[in-house]
Formats: sequence, structure tokens, C-alpha cells
Amino acid sequence: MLPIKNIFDHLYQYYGEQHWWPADSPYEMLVGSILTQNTNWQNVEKALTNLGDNLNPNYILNVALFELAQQIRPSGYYNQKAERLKIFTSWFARYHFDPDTVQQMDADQLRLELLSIKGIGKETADCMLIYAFNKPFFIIDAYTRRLFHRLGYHVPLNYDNFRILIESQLPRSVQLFNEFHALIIKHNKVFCSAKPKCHHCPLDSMCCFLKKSDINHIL
DNA sequence: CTCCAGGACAAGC
DNA sequence: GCTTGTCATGGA
Repeated sequence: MLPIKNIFDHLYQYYGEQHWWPADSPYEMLVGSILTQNTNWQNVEKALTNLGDNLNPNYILNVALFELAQQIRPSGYYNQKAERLKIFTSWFARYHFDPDTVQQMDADQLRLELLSIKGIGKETADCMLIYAFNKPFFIIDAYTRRLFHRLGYHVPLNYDNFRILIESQLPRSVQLFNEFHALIIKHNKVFCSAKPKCHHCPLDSMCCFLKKSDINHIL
């Protein structure tokens, strides 16, 4: 079977640098990681645009919950996500909204702390760890499961089992994990969208022929 | 009309 | 421990 590192090499060679996460500031990235939960990024962008200059910790903490919910409405689950933004931002306030201060923490301890926050699950935590806090954890999302399943790997249902399986086959590098995840998303957007066009798929994975309803058993 | 998209949580068994 | 219901908009 194709070594995991080779999958990265193929994708990187084909798509090049992805320059993730698409955000102007660490806090915007953190907000985006919550808004994008089970949601199309296009809708998240609409929500971020609605927030505009209000996309800062002090506004999120002080604005009325209902008003915040209305502003992030396009991202879906807006009532839940408004609450989650406030809860997360309250946690961030302990560190004076300073990512560098958070970064000084031990990686495993920080992950546990993020997971203790209501509304932050494993995938969102690992996104934050990689893209805002510079800690090496490989992000497992639906796209990652779909891709590796299609390539013939046995995909553990348990999140951490799958994460550790991949991490064990790669150098523990923030930059590598950062780029790999971005490439997987990019690959799915190009080849696994509604209209299949995988004639030149760099992995020859044909993942675009799999509908989500066909692979629910691996999610 | 139906199905999907960078999930997470709580209740039920 | 695993399964199911809930949350919700916008685009294809």
C-alpha cells in the first residue's frame, strides 16, 4: 500500500503550497474553526464578512447572544455557534487573547484543556492546535477518512486511533501536518465535488465517485 | 425536491 | 460503550 508520506508528496507536488489557514489573524482563525463545524466554508465566509470589524474578542464577549447569532446566521447552527464562540472566547481571555502565551503550554496539556471547553471537539481542537497554536496534531476530518478509505487503508472509527496511526507514519512536524491537511481539503474540492473530473487525479483515488451516503460507515 | 458541507453534544439503550 | 436526534443555512 502507498506509504502515507508518499500521499503527501504526490499532493504537494500536484497542488503546491496551500498557505493555510485562510485568516487575517489568529483569533479570526479560531473563530473560523468553530463556524466551519459541519458547514461549507463559503457559508463561513459570509458569517465572517457579516462580523467585519466586530471580529474581535471584546466584541464577541460583550455583544448580546441573540445579536451575535443573527450575524453568524449564514454559517448554520447559529444559536449553538454563537454560544460556542462566547464560551471559547471566555477561555481565551484567561491568556489575554494572546496566542503566544497559549503556545508556551505543554502540547498535550493544551489539547486536553481545549477539549474540556464545551463546543470544542477533537477535530476543532486539532485545527486550533495546528493553525493557531503551532502544536503538531494531525487533523482527522470527513475528507481525511474518505481519502484514506478510498486508498485502501483500514480507517479506525475512533478519532485518536486514526490520528495516531497517521502521525506514527510521519515526522512530527507542525508544518507538515499543516500542509497535509490543507492539501487533503484542496484535493477534495478539486476532485471530489459534485461533478467528477478525476481524469488526472494525482492519487488515482477516484474518491469523487463516492457519495457521502456511501461512506457513512467510516465517519 | 433531495443531498451535502473542515462536528459536537446529549439522551437513550 | 454504541446509536440516534438535534442543531440550520446556502449551494448544487
